[in-house]
Amino acid sequence: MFNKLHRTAEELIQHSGGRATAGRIRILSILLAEQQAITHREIEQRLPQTLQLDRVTLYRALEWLVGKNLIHKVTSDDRAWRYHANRELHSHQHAHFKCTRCAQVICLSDLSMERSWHLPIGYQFQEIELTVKGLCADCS
Amino acid sequence: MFNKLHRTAEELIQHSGGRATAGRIRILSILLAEQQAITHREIEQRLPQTLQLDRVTLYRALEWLVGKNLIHKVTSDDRAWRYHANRELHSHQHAHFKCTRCAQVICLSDLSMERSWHLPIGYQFQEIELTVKGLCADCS
DNA sequence: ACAATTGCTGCAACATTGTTGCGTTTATTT
DNA sequence: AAATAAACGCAACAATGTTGCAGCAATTGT
Ligand SMILES: [Mn+2]
Ligand SMILES: [Mn+2]
Ligand SMILES: [Zn+2]
Ligand SMILES: [Zn+2]
Repeated sequence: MFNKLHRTAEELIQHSGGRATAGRIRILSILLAEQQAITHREIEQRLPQTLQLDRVTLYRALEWLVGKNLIHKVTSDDRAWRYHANRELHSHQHAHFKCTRCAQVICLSDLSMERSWHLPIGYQFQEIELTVKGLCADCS
Repeated sequence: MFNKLHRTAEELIQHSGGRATAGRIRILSILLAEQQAITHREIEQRLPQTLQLDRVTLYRALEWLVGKNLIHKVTSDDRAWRYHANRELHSHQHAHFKCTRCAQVICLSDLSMERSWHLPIGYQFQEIELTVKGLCADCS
């Protein structure tokens, strides 16, 4: 099960034309295994003892994966980016849900975000960032 | 013009049943004068030489004003809260626009945010946070 | 196979934004 | 005026992320 993710991660990275280092593969497989979007800290904690990475290296690897479009990152009100693998459903823009009690963040892939609205004159649309807040199933 | 805002700010604060200190009044009048949502830093810069407040005092005053529902704060991807006075239009939830070049943040009061969507089973809705990103009129 | 080049890593130092504890000052109440 | 409560300023701390640089590892060219 883990090996499968590991292989998937390795292939994705090789396909994207970069060096498939042990760190990158491990990070991506951690994000692929996760349902939620998780923080830098949480990724660090999921790294095995045998493959501890420097904080900075982890930050740079994550930025690299974002640039290659293999993961995406989510803004939150607690000043910490959260990262999640780009599965098929995530190729398009989607909203996120954040629990105000336990801080978990999940992706809401079925939330349609068509723009029926308009911006002020002269303003140019680029992207939308939508976070729904509330209590998750465990916390409510 | 400034005096009018100052008076408005003073009344609002007195009405909310707190101490109308010089700092709070000044901060609120600064926010009332501003079209955009601005950061702690920007508020600090708009304070007159004759009324410099400690960083911490400013943070606490802002938090107090938020609690009294006189201002609201906006999450952004640059890890800095932005604050704006609660005018009439702002009593209800609304979206914000952030320029990806100059980082200015404005309120989009006419963007309807009714929820046609649903959350996963067991999840409880509390609030929604919507930021549209793009280029403002000056930057595009 | 070897050397040159490129890119990745780790470390230290720094930056930004915000928070906490606590003693002092200021305003309000009695 | 004295007692109480609220607000303030300072110092220290915390969390998250960034930058510069030297060393190391992988890839490429010969
Ligand atoms: Mn997502
Ligand atoms: Mn607003
Ligand atoms: Zn929760
Ligand atoms: Zn702009």
